[in-house]
This record gives sequence, C-alpha cells and structure tokens, in this order.
Amino acid sequence: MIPERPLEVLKAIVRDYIASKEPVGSKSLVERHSFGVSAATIRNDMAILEEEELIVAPHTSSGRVPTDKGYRMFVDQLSEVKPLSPAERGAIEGFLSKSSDLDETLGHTARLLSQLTNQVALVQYPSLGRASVKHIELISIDEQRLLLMLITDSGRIQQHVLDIPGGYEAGDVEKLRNLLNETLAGKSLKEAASANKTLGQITSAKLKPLADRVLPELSLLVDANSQEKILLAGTSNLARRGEDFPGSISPVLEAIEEQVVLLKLISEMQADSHGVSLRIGRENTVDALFSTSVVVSGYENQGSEIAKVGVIGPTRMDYSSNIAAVLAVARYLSKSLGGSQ
Amino acid sequence: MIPERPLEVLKAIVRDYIASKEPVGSKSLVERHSFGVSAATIRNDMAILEEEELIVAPHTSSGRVPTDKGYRMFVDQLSEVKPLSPAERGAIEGFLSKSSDLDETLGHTARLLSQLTNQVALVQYPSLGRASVKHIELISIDEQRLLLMLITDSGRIQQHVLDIPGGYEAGDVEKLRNLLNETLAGKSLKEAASANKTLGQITSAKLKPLADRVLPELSLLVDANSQEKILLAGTSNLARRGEDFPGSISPVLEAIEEQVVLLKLISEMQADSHGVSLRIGRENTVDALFSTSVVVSGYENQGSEIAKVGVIGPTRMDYSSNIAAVLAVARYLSKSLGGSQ
DNA sequence: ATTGGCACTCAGAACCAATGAGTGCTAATA
DNA sequence: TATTAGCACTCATTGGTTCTGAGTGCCAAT
Repeated sequence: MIPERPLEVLKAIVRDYIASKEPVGSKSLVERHSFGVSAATIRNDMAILEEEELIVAPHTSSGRVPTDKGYRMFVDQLSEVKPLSPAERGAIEGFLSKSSDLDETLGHTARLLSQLTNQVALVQYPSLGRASVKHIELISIDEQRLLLMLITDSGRIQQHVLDIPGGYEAGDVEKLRNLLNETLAGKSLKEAASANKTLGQITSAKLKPLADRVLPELSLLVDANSQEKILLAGTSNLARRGEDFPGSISPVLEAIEEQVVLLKLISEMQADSHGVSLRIGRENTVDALFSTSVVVSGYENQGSEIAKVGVIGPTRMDYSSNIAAVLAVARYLSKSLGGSQ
Repeated sequence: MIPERPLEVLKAIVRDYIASKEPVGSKSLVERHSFGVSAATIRNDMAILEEEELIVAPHTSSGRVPTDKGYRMFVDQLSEVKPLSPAERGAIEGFLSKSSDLDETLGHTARLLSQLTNQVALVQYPSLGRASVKHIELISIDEQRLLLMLITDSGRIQQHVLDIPGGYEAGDVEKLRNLLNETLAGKSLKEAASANKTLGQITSAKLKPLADRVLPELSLLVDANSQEKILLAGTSNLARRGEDFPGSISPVLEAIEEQVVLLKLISEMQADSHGVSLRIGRENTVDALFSTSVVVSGYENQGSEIAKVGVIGPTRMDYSSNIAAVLAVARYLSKSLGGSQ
C-alpha cells in the first residue's frame, strides 16, 4: 500500500500537470503546495510513486507525468467531484427544458455537454434492448406507397417508406394496422421480432399479399432499431487539444467517428458506485484511443437505464469537472425524458 | 488578357503544388513538363502571373504558390473534369441503391462522398421552401399524448409528441386529422403555414380545444421543418490535412460544425453551367474558412433542386476529382430519390 | 525519517556557418 | 521581339556547437 503523503503528492502532480501541461518537478511542487516538508523529501516520495508506476519521467531528469495507472488511482481516490457552478446548472436546465422531440433533446444534450466540458461529447441513442413497442402505424402516402412507423416507449420513432407495386386497399391497411397493434403493442422488441414471424401464418388470405410485404419490413425496422447510434458534438474541442496527442489527432478522430468501435467501447463500460464509468488511456481497448480517456454515465427513462452519455478527451483532462458535468447532464436528461416522453 | 503559355504554366503550377505541397520553382517546372522553352522563359511567364496576382512567392526567392485567384482561374479553365474510375462509379451505385429511408440515404451519401474525396462531405437536408405537404398524421400514443407528423413530398418526415393534459376523444382526433389533410395536403409549406392560421376559426366548437392544442404545434413543425439541417461526414479528413492550414484547424472545425454559418454559405452559392459551384479561399464569406474551398452541387427530386451536397477541404485540393465526385454523387442521389420517394 | 548539499543529466534555446533551390536582371542571340 | 544563358543575390533550411537551467539521485548529517 502507498502511504499517505506520497498519495497526496500524486494528487498534486496530477492537478498541476492538468493545469500546466508541463511535467512537474519536486521544487515547483513544494512551492505551489504546502506539504511542510522539503523538496528532497518529496523526491523520495516521487521515487516511491515511480516505483509503483504511477508516474514517469519523460526524460531522465525532467519533471514527472502521471501514467494511466496514476490517473486511475487519482480518480479512484476522488471522493467527491467538483460541484457545478450555478451558471452551469442554469445552462443545463435552460437548455434541456426547451426541447420535446427526442432527436432534438439528444442533439441539445450533446452540444451542451461539449460546451460544458470543452471535450467531445457523445450521446448514445436509447438502446432498445429493453424498449418495447408502443405503437405501430401504417400510413397511406399515395396509391403505391405506405409509410410504416414503429414507435417505442423510449420515445424513438422510426419509419420506412414501402413501395407496394400492385397498390393496396385502404381497408386492408386498416385491418393490418389493427392486427399489428393488437399483437405487438406492449411487447418488448425481442418479443415483437419473434411474434412478428408467426404473424405471417395467421393472417387471413385477403390480407396475405399486403402482410407479406409489410411484415419483413417491420422485422427490418425492429432490427435497424436495435442497431445502436451515437451522436457526437464538439469535435473541434479535440483538435484544439491537439498538442496532447502524440503524432496526429486524425486517427483519434477517425476512431470516434467509427460508430461501431465507439459503441462497443461504451457498452463495455459499467458504472461504478458514483454512477459514472471511466476508461483511462490504455484501459481503452481501442489502439487509437490509447491517449484519450472516456467518461460516461447512463441515463434513464422510467427508472431503467436506456443509454449512455459522456465525453471523450485527452487523458490529461480535468476529471473532476468532467465527471460532474457528465453526471449532471445524465441526471437532467433522465428527468427531461421521464417528464415528456 | 493572359497569353497562352503563361496560362499553361499556371495550370502546371497548380497541379504540381497540389501534388507536392511544395512551392514550385521554374526549374522543377521545366523538367516535369515539356514546355519546350527554358527555365528563364518560364520565369518571365511567372513574373506575368505574379503581376496578375495569380501566384505568390511565400518568401523572396522560393518557388511560387497559387493564390485564391490563381485557383479560381484554374478551375474556370477546367473544361472537363477527371472522370470517375469504374470502381468509384460502382461504389456509388452499390452504396446508394441500398437505402430507402431518407435519413439513411443522406447518411450514406455523406459517408460515401467523404470516402470518395478524402474531404469533409456535407449533405444538406432537403430544403423545404419548395416542398409541399404530402400528409399530416395524428396518432394516439396513450391517453394523454398524441404524435403529430408532417410528411412532405421531399421525403422528409418530422414528428412531435404532444401532451394533451385533459385527454382527448378518438373521434375528435380522427375528424381533426381529416380536416387537416383536406385543407393542407398538396399545399406548399408556405401556403400551409398561412392556411393553418385561418383554420383555427373555422373548426367546430367541439374540436376547438384539441385544435387549439394541435394547430400551433403544427405551425412550429412547419417552421422547424423549413429550418435547414446539414449532415457532415469525414471530419477526420480535415485533421489529416492539418498542415494545409495556417495555425490550427480547430477554428475551421468549429466553423463547419456551426450549422447556421455553413447553411448561409452554401445557400449563397449558385451552380454554374456545369452544375457545380465553388468557393475558393477568401471567396468564402466566413473568416475561419479563408483557407478552405467548398465544392457543392444541387440534387433534385422530381426535377427541381431541393438541396445541396458537397465537400469542403483545403484550398490546396484536387479540384478536378472533387468536382467529378460531387457531381456524380449529386446525380445518383437525385436518381435514388426520384425512384423511391 | 528528513534534509542540505553536490555532481550529473539532458532537453531546449541560441548562435553560426554551409547549402542550395530559386529569383531578378542583363546582355547576347535567333 | 521573344528567348536564353549567365550571374550575383536572397533566404529558408539544415546541421553542428555551445550554454543554460530545471530537475534528478545519492550521500552524509541531523
């Protein structure tokens, strides 16, 4: 175990390094903080920390920089996060109370979070593993086309335009719509997917042609629906912090634009006791993100977590503030969804 | 007017500079191209070009670099654009034929174009100035909520969830829906917006409360609808070309993430005879984009242009290829929309 | 356990000279 | 008149050298 004072030294190093971006040495450390001991003592402590691989010296005889492990220890020690300023709280409330449409709400959330943290914000669309069918709608667009809609209780709405080459009868559409809703409404998406399959057999002969056209598309919609999606905002914040990345930022940008990768990453992340989960540097399973940290939290609708929201930035980030912002935004988002959806 | 050979020299300079990223000098010019004259003669020609501000020397006695004006002359001279390779044509067809949903189609288009050009691609959502109402739908979600939908002939679908605190009767919803469709279907959005206003007075007393709740929201939807939107893809391509930007790329990224700015910019751009429009460097009215060029073309549905698609990248870009790609994608997009929407 | 002292290291700044690609100009040439 | 060879000049870039100072590790003293 690491004794008390060295731990304090680690915290100070992390904080100073985040603030200054310069490797921090023993002397500047004692003069900025009041440890009550001399620089030489701090050096001994630093030797311990280095032994434990919590800090490293970029080159022989320069200040020290926290390692991923050091950051990890730092955040794990973090007992309470920096509370948001009243102005920030106000911004969140004002921003999120305005929107009612799901797309809009999530879009606002992403922008808000990126502005709050000066990082890249990511907002996952409600995951539909646990969502259920609220309503299915079939709308006539013109003689040969129907609009098929799937509305889930998480507020997500998806639609697909169907070509019906031979045309259709309004009555049949009506019947099929009713049949679908009776059978599927309230079911979870997984149930709906399987129930949907059996529906093909029981429909009447009259409805068959139309049903044959609609049901497969509905399956597709359900599938496409469970296909996750992520919204990004504030990519330029990454570019601004370009110096924090070895080489170029472009692989980093590429990685976070690659939805699949990002989805896999955040789906692996499980919230800790504080309700937040973070990956630091090489804890990320994606090579391109080895010099970034990801902070995410879940947001809920009707009591169960439906998706995640978070930020991604250089490992050298202000964890305390970012965790606070992510938590606050997740909380308000949950509230906002619970209210109007 | 500028004589023939100097013009050829300008073209060669642009091409070489795009390829090499190095200022190009008279000597390397004569050895790479066969002008049949000596370097000294080329230097004289270059003096003319410099006089006309078509090229500049970054520092006294180094090679020359095209100015914005030089690029402009270059593209204006461009009689035919580089045709796409069969592989590229195949990619476009394969990519775009798959999707049917508008969102999906545009998303694919953006990704495709960014991959084709290695630039940042932008796709404007169908502009609704000329769009008309195809259908209005009111769907019951639960006792206290309705889903209001607006479907336009451009294929765009927008929805909004309405809270109806006092609840509603199914019959009223039905009546209101029919009324709305009878009155508004086929009308342009502008007409719909004004017709919508007068509707409030003529509805029967029974419908009044519901109508009072729905009509304002519909107006909002129409407005929100005409609020333009742009899809971006391949932001990392900009980062990769970071060296092409003086200082940092982050202001550039900021500017293109700012939808309003970008919308204003592309709405100002009018296609030339080739069907493409471009802004080079300082021709852009946005300061942050002074070192970028924008190439856009319109895409159509049912014969009339509904929105724009294009790329944005450093002024030092391969105009010929990019113009070809943008044109091809716009054309296929028009075809794809015309077919299934 | 802590501290002052000291020799040592090494990245980065400052300075300087050499290199060479490229220029503008002039006088000769076709 | 247009082209060319020749020449002196400019200046970014490169590489080498030295200097400086923040920072370290270690040791002997407290």
